[in-house]
Amino acid sequence: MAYWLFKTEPDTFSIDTLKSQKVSLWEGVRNYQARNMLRDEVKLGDQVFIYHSSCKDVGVVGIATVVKASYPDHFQFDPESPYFDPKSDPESPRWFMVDIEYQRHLRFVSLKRMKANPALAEMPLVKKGSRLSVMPVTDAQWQEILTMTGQF
DNA sequence: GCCAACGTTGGC
DNA sequence: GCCAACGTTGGC
Repeated sequence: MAYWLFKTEPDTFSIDTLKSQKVSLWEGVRNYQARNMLRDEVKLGDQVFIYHSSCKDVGVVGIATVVKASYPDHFQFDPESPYFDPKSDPESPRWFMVDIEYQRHLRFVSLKRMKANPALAEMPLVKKGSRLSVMPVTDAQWQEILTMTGQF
């Protein structure tokens, strides 16, 4: 089982939205590096930190589980969708998604605290300019962030 | 709202 | 294949 961190903007889709839906599609990833991980490496049963970005309180807010491994993101073929990609070929879809299930909230861990923790220095999240919306988390980083919540 | 950093696009 | 221009991300 592997660990991941998924970014979301809470004004659009928050951990509370996920909790109320229980299971959600993780559609709309339109970055190739993130796509490659979603398509090839994120597996059923993997654990995911949910991270709130572009908001007042930026940081890790909870945990979800991957309940469906990668399959084509059908929004890329929907002209009405903000995620529509006219260049994507239905015979060979360009974008993929997974389904995740809400597991639990965590006590908030701010980006500021994560940046201040040397054990997390290698996370793309804390590196300057990183815009990855889906990123791997090592076992050690996962444990460290859980430790920072004071919950285990 | 600002703007630095990054990714993508497209002309050549 | 280079690289300037442009659009987007995302913290602050």
